[in-house]
Amino acid sequence: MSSKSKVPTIAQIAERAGVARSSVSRAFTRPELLSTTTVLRIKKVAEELGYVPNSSARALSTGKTGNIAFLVPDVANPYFPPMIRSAQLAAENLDYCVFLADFEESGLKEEKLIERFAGKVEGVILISSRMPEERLQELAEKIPIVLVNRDVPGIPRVLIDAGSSLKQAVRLLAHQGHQEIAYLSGPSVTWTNKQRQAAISMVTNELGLQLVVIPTEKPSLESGQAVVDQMISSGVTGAIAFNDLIAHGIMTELSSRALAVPDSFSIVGCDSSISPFTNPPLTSVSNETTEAGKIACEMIMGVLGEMNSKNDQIKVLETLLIERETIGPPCK
Amino acid sequence: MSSKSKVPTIAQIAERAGVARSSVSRAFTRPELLSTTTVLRIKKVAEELGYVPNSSARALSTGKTGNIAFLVPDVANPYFPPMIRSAQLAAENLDYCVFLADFEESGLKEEKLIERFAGKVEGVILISSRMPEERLQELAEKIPIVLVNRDVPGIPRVLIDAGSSLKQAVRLLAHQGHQEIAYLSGPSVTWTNKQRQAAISMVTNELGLQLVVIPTEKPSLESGQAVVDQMISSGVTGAIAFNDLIAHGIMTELSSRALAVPDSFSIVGCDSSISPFTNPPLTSVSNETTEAGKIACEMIMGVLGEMNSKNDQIKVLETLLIERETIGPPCK
DNA sequence: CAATACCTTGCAACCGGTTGCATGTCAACA
DNA sequence: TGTTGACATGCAACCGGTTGCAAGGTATTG
Repeated sequence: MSSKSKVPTIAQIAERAGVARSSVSRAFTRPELLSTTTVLRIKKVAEELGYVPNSSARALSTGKTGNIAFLVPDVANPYFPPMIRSAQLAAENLDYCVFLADFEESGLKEEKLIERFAGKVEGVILISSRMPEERLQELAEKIPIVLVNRDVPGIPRVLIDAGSSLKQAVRLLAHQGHQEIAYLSGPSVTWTNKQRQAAISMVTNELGLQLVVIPTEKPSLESGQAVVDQMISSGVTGAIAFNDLIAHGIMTELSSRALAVPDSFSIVGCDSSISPFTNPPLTSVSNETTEAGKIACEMIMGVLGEMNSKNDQIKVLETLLIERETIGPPCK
Repeated sequence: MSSKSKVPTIAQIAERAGVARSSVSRAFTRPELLSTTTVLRIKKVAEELGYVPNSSARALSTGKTGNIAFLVPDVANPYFPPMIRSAQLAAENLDYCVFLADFEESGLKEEKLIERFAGKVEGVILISSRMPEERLQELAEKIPIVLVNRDVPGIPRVLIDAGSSLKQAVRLLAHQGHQEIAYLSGPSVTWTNKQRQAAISMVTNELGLQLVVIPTEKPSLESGQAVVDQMISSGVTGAIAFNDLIAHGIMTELSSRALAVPDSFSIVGCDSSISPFTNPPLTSVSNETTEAGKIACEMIMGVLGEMNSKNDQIKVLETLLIERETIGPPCK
């Protein structure tokens, strides 16, 4: 039975080292309370026996699991992985492990996942949450929550504000002579979409441009491809997409109809997830998703102990419009 | 103190319902042992008080954490997210939660992560592991491991075999008249790369083609872009890339030099992660990463209880060459 | 009607650490 | 030399569930 010789417990280390169980525990958690020699002896024995502290037991007595959960609407959306990675890295540095889950753009699934994780983590980071505001506030009282790209008062949040960059994009299109442009919108319930759409429509109004809002099914390549017909028949000469994926979907669909970008259409993306690599390279809004993940992670760590009301922190990250090669004068 | 009214424990439920703690426990874990009325009563009280079982406590007494870890070389590589998602879905259905970590293509970091997770999970799924075989075997004795795209005898594994599709791709290039082709290789230590390269070189030998192997730094877009010079000066007329990312990097770089695909160069990718959406659409090998994730997850669940020697399961998934628009006759 | 079996429930030990408090030791200080 | 305090370590309760065993109750059977 090789599995019989499982990992030893503090009791075995204690016996072998001739000390009490509490000393073994302290040797690992509060070594300054013990004499150096004792610590060394205990650690040596532990090393020999291959001791690894049982994290369930530790979690049970301390109440700290050392885990957090990271919930995203869609892992496969290239917007998220860099954020996931940076959050994870930040968590790792603080000796935390991160659960990842995909709530498939569904608020219901999101809520189920939070419940499932509730007992296993010390906090949850929600990316582009789809849950109703009240529900979020209720949950935030039971478990530390940090939001990314969702603005709920009272819950710590980090927001990536693409507004000014998108305004700039509209002006750029106007400057090139476009009179009618489309906004290929993202998930209508999201803060991100509302905020982007509001910024765009503010400037189109200001400049007297006509704005056509075309909803997409999902912020994906396929959805972008699917709305090209509608976009063409709407008579616009340029379009700003909710994200790079949609923009790219449009580009591939246009290309398959032998319509060139930017000669036939001008396109602007958002997020700079894949924009540097499209053909031609897509003009898009770059944003610090990496930074956002890191900050969210640090925020939740900060929030952990406190649980007080000063939790109304906000961090807003600015964006930049990266001009590449998909804006030109209107076709007609 | 709103935080004073934390989650109740079985003790409180028990008191309120007028039963023993053990009955509360059973009401949730083995309700068939109790009378229906008792179960109902307990559940009602639990509901009222908002009881949620403490998973650390449960894990401590049962020895099962209900977690698994999923380790990938690079979350941002679009090859992995679909696999991550499907594995997660499969885990969820079995009431498991999954930790995700990125080992940044490094065997050392991979090992550290495994150690860190060891106490928190019941098993680990390693994608494209970079660790030495012996180390893997040692670890596999301590904790259930399932490998994806790594072939170590004695450890359950699921392999995606792109070999036959790549052979087909070579034949296709040869058929078009290419005499000299390049293989833009991936991480040299990986099973995936070795296997792909072996398949390709087998056929080039067989057909008397000249094969130039060009190593890339990382399986990324940037690395693809970086080797274009080398590729051009090597005199080849077509290339097969380790993955779509490298292939796409090459395409964008060629395009920025006004070299058209497939007119100037023929390119074949692998993995079909982004190939449907490149411009022009990339001929690539499609593989069932989604299926692989699911199977890996099921395998680890199966392995959990057993820990016996019949663990030498292998599942090989076949691939398909998807012909799109990046193969043509050689330029010269 | 007594003996037996089964069903329901409680008791108490246990999982493996953590931690407040008590005890013991020894050196410093008066 | 007696007192005091700092330091090192042990004791035992506790975290919140789970589970083997036993006890009580009811139904079944001869």
